Amino acid sequence: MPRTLIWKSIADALIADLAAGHYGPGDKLPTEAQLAARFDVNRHTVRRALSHLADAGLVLARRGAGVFVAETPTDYPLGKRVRFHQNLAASGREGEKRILSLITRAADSDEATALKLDQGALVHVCEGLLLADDKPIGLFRSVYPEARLPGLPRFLNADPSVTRALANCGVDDYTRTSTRLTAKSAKAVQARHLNIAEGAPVLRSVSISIDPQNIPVEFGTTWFAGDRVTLVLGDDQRN
Amino acid sequence: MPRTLIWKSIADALIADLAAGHYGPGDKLPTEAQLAARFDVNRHTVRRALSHLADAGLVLARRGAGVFVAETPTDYPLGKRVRFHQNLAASGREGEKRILSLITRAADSDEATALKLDQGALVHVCEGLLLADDKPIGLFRSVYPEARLPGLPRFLNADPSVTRALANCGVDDYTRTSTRLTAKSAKAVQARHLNIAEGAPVLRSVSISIDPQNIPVEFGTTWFAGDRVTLVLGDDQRN
DNA sequence: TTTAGTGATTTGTCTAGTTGTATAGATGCG
DNA sequence: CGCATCTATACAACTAGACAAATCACTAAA
Repeated sequence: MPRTLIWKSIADALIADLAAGHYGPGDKLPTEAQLAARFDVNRHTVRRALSHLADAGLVLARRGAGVFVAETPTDYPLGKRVRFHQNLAASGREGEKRILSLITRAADSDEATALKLDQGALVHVCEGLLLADDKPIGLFRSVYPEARLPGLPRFLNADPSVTRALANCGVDDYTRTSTRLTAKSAKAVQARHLNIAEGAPVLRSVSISIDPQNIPVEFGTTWFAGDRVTLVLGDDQRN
Repeated sequence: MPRTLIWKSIADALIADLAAGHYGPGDKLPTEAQLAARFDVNRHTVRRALSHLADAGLVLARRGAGVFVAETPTDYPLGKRVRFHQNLAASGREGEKRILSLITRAADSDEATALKLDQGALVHVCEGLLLADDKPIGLFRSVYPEARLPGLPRFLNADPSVTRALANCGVDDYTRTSTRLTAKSAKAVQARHLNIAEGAPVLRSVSISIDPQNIPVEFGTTWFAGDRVTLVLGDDQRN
């Protein structure tokens, strides 16, 4: 096996520079020629390191301009009047749901935070497909607190309707709060399920639902195939 | 194997504009500097695209005066074009924005339908960037009916706030209806504006806003950088 | 009113620098 | 040898900036 690869050590050095805050978001890195001189290597070797950083989303190169540090994420609030009238149903067709897996395990930190549980508390995790006309349009993963909904998996297995399963567990009503939407690139596994190309655009929805006592009962994430689904917010139905 | 050449995609966008009738024979195109700003590109790159159109006999450039659409009754290469990307648009009412271009022209069929106008009616078209902390997070394109909002461009130029500009035109309030969300891949020009990689996931929002009399006053589309933006739908609603 | 002039705007041209891509060769290693 | 890494060179695409030349809008003078 080759000892430390030169381009990799250069990439590490550059990442260290970024981590040290030596270059801030939007800043221009030294030119490839300058970096090549600094590390005393060929420009292509520097390019391989930079390409590694670009793949990781740390930098962005613009031909003729230079290589720039990537911007940091930001939240963007929608107008206050926006509401979900027609929730995450795709293009009006009747949604079908197919459960792929249903297990009970300890919650990770994100799930515990979302459901306001102690870390390590048990949760039911249900993963499955959303179908329209027998075509996969979305992939979902829902997490439910086991303590609040002990018998949920049995009900869900018998009937995939979340509403009825929750009702059987004593949750007569629940409402969605804080839906977050963003665009992502499909991972390999997701792409397989949705029958799309890896890296294709995917609309990710993360939501938390609460019962009338404001206790979280569901932490759900859904990935929609971007080219197959349009979420409609509001009252107008057009196509 | 070069990927999409920027000057070529700009040329295609301009040809699409011509084919859509946004500029008629004899009309003056925006200046090279304005086009450069609109496509976020160097003036030379715009010049290369324009030179391509000039070679094809679609436009004619006059030093000191501008670039004009050729008078020839035109056989536009409508080969397989149809609907290109050069679209941006507005979504949120809050937030900082920077206007890249602001023109008044005849509405195409989609715009006329959305705003319930007769085809050929004049519309104001505003394209620009949404910013957060001086970083671009979204691209917008908003279309307004000229008949309802005659002086809008002047107000928008003085103050990019849509709310205040509409108020100055007599629209005291407006609400959004029928917001459509889907995930797309960033086109070359969009990627440049948003400082993301070509093909990176983008969240597209298409919306129509109406005044209290239910008359459409804005038809907007916004492309959000998927890595940088999360849309937050705050309120509660049934699931 | 007409003319000339002034300054801003716009296209045309030039030089230089930077990243993207392609091809070929050198080097080290199993 | 076969393969991966790195080097070397050349060119294309795009950016950046500066300046010249043509045009236009406006003003002042004849």
